[in-house]
Amino acid sequence: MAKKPGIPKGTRDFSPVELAKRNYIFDTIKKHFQVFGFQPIETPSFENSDTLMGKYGDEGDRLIFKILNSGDYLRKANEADLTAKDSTKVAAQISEKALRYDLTVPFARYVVMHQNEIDFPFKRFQIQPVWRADRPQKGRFREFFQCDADVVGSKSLWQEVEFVQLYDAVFNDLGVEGVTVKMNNRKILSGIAEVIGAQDKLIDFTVALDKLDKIGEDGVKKEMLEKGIAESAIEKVQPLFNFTGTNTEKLDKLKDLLAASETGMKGVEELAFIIAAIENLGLQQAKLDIDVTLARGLNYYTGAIFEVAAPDTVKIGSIGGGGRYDDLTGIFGLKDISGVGISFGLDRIFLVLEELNLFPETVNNNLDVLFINFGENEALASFKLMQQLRKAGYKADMYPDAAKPAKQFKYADKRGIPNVITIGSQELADETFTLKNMKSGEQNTYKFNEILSIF
RNA sequence: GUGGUUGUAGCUCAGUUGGUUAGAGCGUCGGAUUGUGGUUCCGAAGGUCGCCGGUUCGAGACCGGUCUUCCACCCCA
Repeated sequence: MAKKPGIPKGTRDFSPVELAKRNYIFDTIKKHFQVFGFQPIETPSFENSDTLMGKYGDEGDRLIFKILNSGDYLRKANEADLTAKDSTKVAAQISEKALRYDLTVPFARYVVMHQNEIDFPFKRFQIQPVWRADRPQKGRFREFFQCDADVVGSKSLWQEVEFVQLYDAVFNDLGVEGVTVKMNNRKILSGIAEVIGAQDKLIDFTVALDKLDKIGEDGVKKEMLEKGIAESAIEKVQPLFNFTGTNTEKLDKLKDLLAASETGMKGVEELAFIIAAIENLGLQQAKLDIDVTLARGLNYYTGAIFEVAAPDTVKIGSIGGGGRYDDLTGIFGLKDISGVGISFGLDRIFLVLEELNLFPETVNNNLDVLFINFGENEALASFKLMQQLRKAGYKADMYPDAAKPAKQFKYADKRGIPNVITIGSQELADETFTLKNMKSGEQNTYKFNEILSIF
């Protein structure tokens, strides 16, 4: 017999109710992207392997889904590598395409390929699925959507200001209260590493520091020691472990700490500009907060780093992130193009809205009215009315079979359809229809020609 | 990739130290009610106990492998 069907690990089916909710989030984000002047693009779901490989580090390469070549792919493989079972080498020989791993690298590729037709600065948004051969966890899948907005071709810090406003606008519109936009700057992290004499350990230093809220001060110190960062260096960053106060106070502390570092001071300056601008402009709901431990994300960020934390009441981590990368397109040979962008974590935002019960009632794409089918002549009359309703934009349908009325009413009930219209032999003779409100149970009879006026 | 965890009807879950024919609730379908759903009553269908192998007279239960679920790492959205 047929085997039970299944879907690959970390993938999902989306049923109507779920999809209606997802589209509500997508539509809200998309609306604000457009209001802020971003234009949509799409790129292929798979790219040439060499476009993707090596762009996300060794860990990233491991997580890229590779597509097997068509045809007799083993013929092209190197005999010695096959015998040696060298997976990495053989993989490169039998696979020359791979599924998109994120939207940023394909975007960089797009910018380079289309540089002569793009008017810079170019603001684009992109909402498409990406794939990672990761081990799934809550809110983490092997196929998921990214919602990215990026600007390329301008170093202006107004862009960063705008992204903070964009986050605020989207979450305000979604009704999520109490999100925190956390900001840091890569130059500040570099400056700290410089001041404590651990420039060469910058990545290890920031990765460890990033875990502060998770593993605590002692855990971070332990990890830094393990990574070979000197104890004397760690002592110098002690102020970072309880880095509290207003944004202005934090900036002052950073100025003290980083006085000796030109890079660090530049970072403080950038951050100060953004903070000042936002304070002047005001935000609807979001809080803007400097977080020096923020280091997450791709290590090609060169300036601003963003992360959006869900409201405290929801135990879920980040629901968005982004940052500036001064040499976005350099890897594809186009120098001196600065980019800055942010991303919305759709799946986690979904969980937040679900948990806070913030999806509007109206998101479901359900029918407005169902016609009960009483047979051929009655059905024809129903179709005539239905035609008018549909033309007027109402979502209307007729039960396709002349099944027992109880079954048809039950169907309407289960699907949560608010109105049911019955045209039986009596109504047909009188040129009337009976409209029943399924919630109240009330029903009234109207003339055929009243159909549009009562809806 | 590392360590752990889970899998029994469409769904949520029982199932004793290994012992005949694997159960419940909800849902589905049929009937009470051949023009009216949500409540009620009666009845029925539905399972290769994730899959493969092993131990045993005998396995849903024990062992190994594998897939899947969820969790913690790594990393990341």
